[in-house]
Amino acid sequence: IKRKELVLEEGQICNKIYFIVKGCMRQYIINTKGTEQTLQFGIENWWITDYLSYHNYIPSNFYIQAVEQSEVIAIDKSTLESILFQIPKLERYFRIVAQKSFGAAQMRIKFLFTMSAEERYHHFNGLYPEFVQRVPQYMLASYLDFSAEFMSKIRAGKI
Amino acid sequence: IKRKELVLEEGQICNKIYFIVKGCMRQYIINTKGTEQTLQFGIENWWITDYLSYHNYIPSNFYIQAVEQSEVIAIDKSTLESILFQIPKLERYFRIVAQKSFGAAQMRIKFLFTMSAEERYHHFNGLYPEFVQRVPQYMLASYLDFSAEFMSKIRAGKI
DNA sequence: TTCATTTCTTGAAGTACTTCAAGTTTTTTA
DNA sequence: TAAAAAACTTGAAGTACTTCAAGAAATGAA
Repeated sequence: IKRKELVLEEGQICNKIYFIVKGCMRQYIINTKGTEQTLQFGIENWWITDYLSYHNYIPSNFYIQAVEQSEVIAIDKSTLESILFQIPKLERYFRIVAQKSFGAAQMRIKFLFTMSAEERYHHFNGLYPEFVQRVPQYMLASYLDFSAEFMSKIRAGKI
Repeated sequence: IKRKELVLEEGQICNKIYFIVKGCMRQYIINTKGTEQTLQFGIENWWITDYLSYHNYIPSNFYIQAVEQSEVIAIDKSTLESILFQIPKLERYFRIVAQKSFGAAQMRIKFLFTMSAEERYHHFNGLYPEFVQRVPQYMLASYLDFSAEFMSKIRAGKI
């Protein structure tokens, strides 16, 4: 998938799950001001999809896009669900991935609730310094829920 | 479980999952100012636990507490995992519950990102008016990520 | 069915961010 | 390798909230 190419658009029903072999994908929305806000990044060996659209057959709220040129494996829902039906160990694997993802999402909400913008930046940068270099600043700023301009000031030490 | 009683405290390793038969539970943290912030509510027929602590054997970041007098089924990790091993359909059930929970958490982050405090209140109140009556305002305010005082002003129409 | 506790309300003062606009730098494409 | 596009920076002005403090109302326990 080429950089900036979309594999899911808002309004579509998502009937695939994507495994990222190489590269980086993101899930984002466009807010009322027309600005993109990144909700999730995915890198090598991660799964990405809109699970609510996938399970409930409802239009997605999200875009899923390649941040860099990426190689992904797209699996149709019908294919995956029948494979899972046949292989309980795989069902188990996906259960644990989903439970850990949910746990990680709760930690993320905790950080959003308890840390200032500057703390969130330094915390993230401490955990994933290579990743911070890998994506555009404005995408990371929106993921951490502050403006690109504010991020620029944090980095310049002007806060 | 009596009102205000804890089934999990920060620092403990969580080795149980709870099914809420009756009542209401919540998962919360205590922030640096000493204020409680609710991350998740659970009502009848929901599961609640700290999945990261449960899976990774790490100390929990959260408290899990009864908001009202509640009746729950607590299942030990070892018991549950061996049941799941024997019954693939149950594994499947928990996978789908977890994937939908993760999807819901992403929607929650979307709402936190895109809506003002007042919009979040009205949106939540529109979806779950009975639930808004059921829990103390200050718990709901922290769940929606604003102060109890601000919620009071929103409700009074003083914004 | 009262008292203690918890929860809710109100106004005033403060602040952590956002928005805007314009210029600069970096990266991508042809 | 030049031109175009994307990404980043900066300062000034604005705002959506928070915090504090104190009183009022509602709820739970004995």
